[in-house]
Amino acid sequence: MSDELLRALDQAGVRLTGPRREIAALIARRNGHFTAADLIADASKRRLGVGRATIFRLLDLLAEQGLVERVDLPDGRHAYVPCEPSHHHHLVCVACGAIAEVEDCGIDAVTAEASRRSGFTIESHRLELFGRCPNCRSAN
Amino acid sequence: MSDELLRALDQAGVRLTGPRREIAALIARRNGHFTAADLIADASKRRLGVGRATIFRLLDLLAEQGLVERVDLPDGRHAYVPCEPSHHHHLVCVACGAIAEVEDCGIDAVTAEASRRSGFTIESHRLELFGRCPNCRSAN
DNA sequence: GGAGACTTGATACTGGGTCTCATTGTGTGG
DNA sequence: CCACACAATGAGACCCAGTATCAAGTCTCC
Repeated sequence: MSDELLRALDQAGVRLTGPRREIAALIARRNGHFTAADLIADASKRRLGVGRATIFRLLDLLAEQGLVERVDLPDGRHAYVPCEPSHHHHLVCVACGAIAEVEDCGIDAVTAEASRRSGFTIESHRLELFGRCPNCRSAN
Repeated sequence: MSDELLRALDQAGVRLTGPRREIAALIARRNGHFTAADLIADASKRRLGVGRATIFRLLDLLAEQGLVERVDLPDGRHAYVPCEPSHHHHLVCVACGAIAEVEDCGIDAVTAEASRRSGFTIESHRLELFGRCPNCRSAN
């Protein structure tokens, strides 16, 4: 569950404190994306004494390690999604919030083409796909 | 300059009031992306009496018409970029902020592939490319 | 010119996120 | 096993982008 997160943090030389363990557990028990506000609400519901700042701080740490990524939802809000630290993109279910990761699947050709047409050197990109997951699609 | 914006707004049945003309002029004299804060600063520097709210309202209107688009910068801030109302993606120069638009260049194949692998139905996507424009690249 | 709809600016408010700082907790070296 | 330097914490103030409200001003059309 949250072990992976903790292990990865440990390896990165981050202290494994009580609050961090608790927050990692909260993240692990969510599936799909979540907002910082979700975690804050979870934490206060369970009366863990963790502060807002601590939650944001851990999210930053996780993001630095690539264990979590920020996604901009189509409505402009942003969410976080737990994920593998390799380069990839996210598919976000607009109905239930489920997340799938997709490895590179041809985007390099697109960036190369864009680069050729524009004369820009491309250093990074962001691709987010929004749609419906198989469950939500069949549930309609 | 700002004529195009104004003409397009006019055609959309939007009233061309004084403040709107002034803000359109501010947008036109910027090139590349800008934040709402930039416009607000410009406006107050020139002592146009336009309020924050009016600026956000005009940006909304422009966004509705597709004349301006919101872009999420890699550092998490968001900016607006003036653009054509067709579907396209943006190349953002991380050095000077210049913007280029690229038409669809193969992204459909990518979304199709992602859809096939994940089982998601894809409804929309967002692609942003970050790099250096020809000028900034040569200036190094 | 006047009625009524649209627009405006001031201002209060919200929500996400950051900063500060006094206090607490950790990992480490002895 | 302990002490200690230093990182992490929580509380709360704060900041910034953006939104809501509302009274006052401005257009349009008759």
